[in-house]
Amino acid sequence: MKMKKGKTTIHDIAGKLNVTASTVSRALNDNPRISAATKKKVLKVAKQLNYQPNHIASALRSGKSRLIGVIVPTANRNFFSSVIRGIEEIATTLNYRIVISQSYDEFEKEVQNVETLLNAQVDGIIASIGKSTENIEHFRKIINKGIPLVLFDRVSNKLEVSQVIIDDYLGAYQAVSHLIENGARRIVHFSSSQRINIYKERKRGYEDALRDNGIKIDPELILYSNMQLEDGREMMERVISEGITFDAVFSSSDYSIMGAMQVLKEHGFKIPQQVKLVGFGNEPFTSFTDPTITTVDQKSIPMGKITAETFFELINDENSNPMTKKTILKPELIIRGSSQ
Amino acid sequence: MKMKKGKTTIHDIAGKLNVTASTVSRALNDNPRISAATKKKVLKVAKQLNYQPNHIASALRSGKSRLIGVIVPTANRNFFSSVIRGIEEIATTLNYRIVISQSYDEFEKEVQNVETLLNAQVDGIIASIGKSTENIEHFRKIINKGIPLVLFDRVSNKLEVSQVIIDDYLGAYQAVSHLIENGARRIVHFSSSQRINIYKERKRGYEDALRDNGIKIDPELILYSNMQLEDGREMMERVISEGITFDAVFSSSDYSIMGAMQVLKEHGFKIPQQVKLVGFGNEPFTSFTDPTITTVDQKSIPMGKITAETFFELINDENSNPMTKKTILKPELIIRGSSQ
DNA sequence: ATATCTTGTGCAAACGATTACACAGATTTT
DNA sequence: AAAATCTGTGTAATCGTTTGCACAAGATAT
Repeated sequence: MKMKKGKTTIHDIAGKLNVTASTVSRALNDNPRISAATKKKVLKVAKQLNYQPNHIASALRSGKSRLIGVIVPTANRNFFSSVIRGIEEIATTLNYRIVISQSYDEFEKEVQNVETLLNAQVDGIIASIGKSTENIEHFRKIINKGIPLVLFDRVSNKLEVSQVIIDDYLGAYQAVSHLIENGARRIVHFSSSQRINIYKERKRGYEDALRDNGIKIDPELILYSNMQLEDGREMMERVISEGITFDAVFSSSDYSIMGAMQVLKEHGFKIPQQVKLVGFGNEPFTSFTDPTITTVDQKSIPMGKITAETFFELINDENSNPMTKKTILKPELIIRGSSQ
Repeated sequence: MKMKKGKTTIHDIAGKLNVTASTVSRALNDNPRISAATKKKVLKVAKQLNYQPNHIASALRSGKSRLIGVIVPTANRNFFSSVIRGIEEIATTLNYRIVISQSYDEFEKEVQNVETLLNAQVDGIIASIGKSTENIEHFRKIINKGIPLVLFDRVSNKLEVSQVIIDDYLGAYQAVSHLIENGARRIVHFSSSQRINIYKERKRGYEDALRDNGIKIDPELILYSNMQLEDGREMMERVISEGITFDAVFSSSDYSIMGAMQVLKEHGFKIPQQVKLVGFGNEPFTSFTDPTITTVDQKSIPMGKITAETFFELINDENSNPMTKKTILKPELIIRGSSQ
C-alpha cells in the first residue's frame, strides 16, 4: 500500500491509464468528445484510487465555486431555518453547497456578509433583507457584478431582482376576516416599520378586511414596534392602561402576540372569550401555549425550494439578461384555540 | 475610468509599484522580510484599486481555505443556533468563515456532510454528533487526514478528540434535587439512547440525586424515547394509563416535557401542585407555556465560543500532535413555575 | 580587510483542474 | 478520389496566490 501522502489527482488517474489529465478531466465531466470506453475506464480507476475532486482548483480555473451564499436575519427562527432546509435540499441534489451567514437584523453585519460572501467567490446569493436595512447598495453591488441574487420573504421593490414571497396581504386579510366572523369588532393590530414589505402588506390586509366588513379603521388600534416578545408585552400593557376598548389582536409576528397573551392573562382576560388572538408565522411554540395560538403559516419549506429553483434558473441562464421572476405563495390560516 | 473587466490582482498592484507579485503578496500577509515602507505603499495602492484577495487562489496554493465546517443535527434549535452564533463570533474576528451543514440526526446525511465538507477543503470541522450515529468512522477519517476536529455537546468517547460539553450529570443532579426539595418522591425520568453521552449522564445524575436523598430507584419510572414532543405525550399517556403513581417528571429534553405537560393538563392534573416538571435545554418556548417550565440552561453561547477557541488552538498548533482538550461547562438550573 | 549575517526583494515553480487549439485517423460528402 | 467532417485525444496556457531558493547590498563580526 504505497499511499502517496498527497490526495489523488486527475494526473494520478491519467498516469495509470496512459492518457493525459485533460482526457481524465473531460471524462469525469462527461464531455461528449470522450469515448464511452475511456469514460468507463477513467471512472473505474477514479473509484479505485478513491479520487476526490479538488473543488478549489476547479473553482479557481472555472470561476465557479458551486457555493451559494445565503443571508438570513437569523437561522434561529423556525421560518428561516425551514427555508434554509428547503434551499439545501435542492442545492444538494445539484451538487452545490450553501454558506449560511446571519445578519442578526443589523445593517452593518449584512453589508459585511455580502462582502465576505463575494470574497468567498460564491456563485450567487440568496437573501432575506434585515429589518434595519434601508440602504440597499450592497445588494446592488451583487447585481452589478452579474452575480445571481434571489430575495425571499423580506424583499425590496427598489431592487429589480427575482423574489419569492408569500401573499402577506391575503394572509392578513384572512386572519382578520376570521376574527370578524368570530365576533371581533375592535381589533388591535401590531405592526412594524412600513418600509418593510411584509409589515406593510399585512397592515393593508388588516385594513381592507375591516373595511370590507364595514368596520371603521381606528388608528388608535394600530401599534408599531420591533415585534419581539417584549414589544408585544409593552404594546398590550399600553393598550390596556390607556383604557382602549378592544376584543381581539392581530399581530404580524408570533412573538409579539405571545407577549400580548402573557400580559392579557396576567390582567385576567379570558382568551378567546374576551379577547381573540391571531399571530403570523406559525412558529412551533404557537401550538405549545395555552390556549394554542391561531396563526398564519408562511409555507417555509416550499418557499425555500422555490427560491432555490428560481436561483438555479438564473445560474443556468447563460445570456445573463436581468430576467426577474416574482413568485407569490398562498399562505394558510391555522385556526387554533386563541381565536374561537 | 478604464476598469478592466477582471478584478484587480496582486499583479496589478505590483505593476503600479514596480515590484513583483511576490513582494505584494508578502506585504499583504505582513511578512517580516518586507520593509515597512513597502508595506505601506502596497496597502495604499491595494485600497486605491479596491483590491479583494481571491481566497480560492490562496486556498489552492496554500492548502488553507479559511473555512470551518460545522455539522449540527439541526440549526433549527435554539441550542444549536446559539452555539453557531458563538462560533461565528470568534471565527469572524479571525477572518474565518463557517459552512453550516445539518445532519437532521440522520446517519447517512452526517456521513455525507463530512464527505462534502472535506471535499470543500475546509480547514477543520466542528460537530455535534447525530442521534442515530453509532459508527463513527467518518469522524475518524477527519482525524486521520490530520484535520482539526472539535466535538461539542453530543460527543463520543470512542473518539480521542477535543470536546466541549456541559456537565450533564450535574445539571440533572441539581434538577432532581430541586424536585425532591419541593416534595417530589416519585419522579418519572424521560431519557433516550444510553449510547449518547448526554442522556447517559443525565440519567446518572437523576439516579444519584435520588440515591443521595434516600429514594429508591424504580426502573418503572424511567422511560426511553426519541425525546420529541410527541414522544413526551406518548410516554406520559402510558404512565398515566398504567396507573403508575408519580408526582414529578424530569425530562432530558424540553420538547418531551412539553408533550408531557400537554397530556397532564388534558387529564386534569394540576401543575405544579400535583405534578412538578423539569426539562432540559432552556429552549425559549419553555418560558411561553403556562405554567412556565423549569429547565436546565446549557450555556450555549459560551459553549460556542469555547468550542471555537479550542478549534483555533488546534489550527494554530503546528506540531500536529494529537493534543486533545476537554472542557466541561457548568449548567444552570432555571427555576420557573412548573416545579414549585 | 575578509568572512558571515541580515535585509529586502525577485524568480519561477508550484497548487489541481479546465479549456482553446491542434491534429491524426476514420468516416462521410461531393 | 479528393475534400470536408467527425472523433478522440494531446499540448500547453491559465486561474491568482504562495513560497523555496537565490542574490545583491549593507551591516556586523573576527
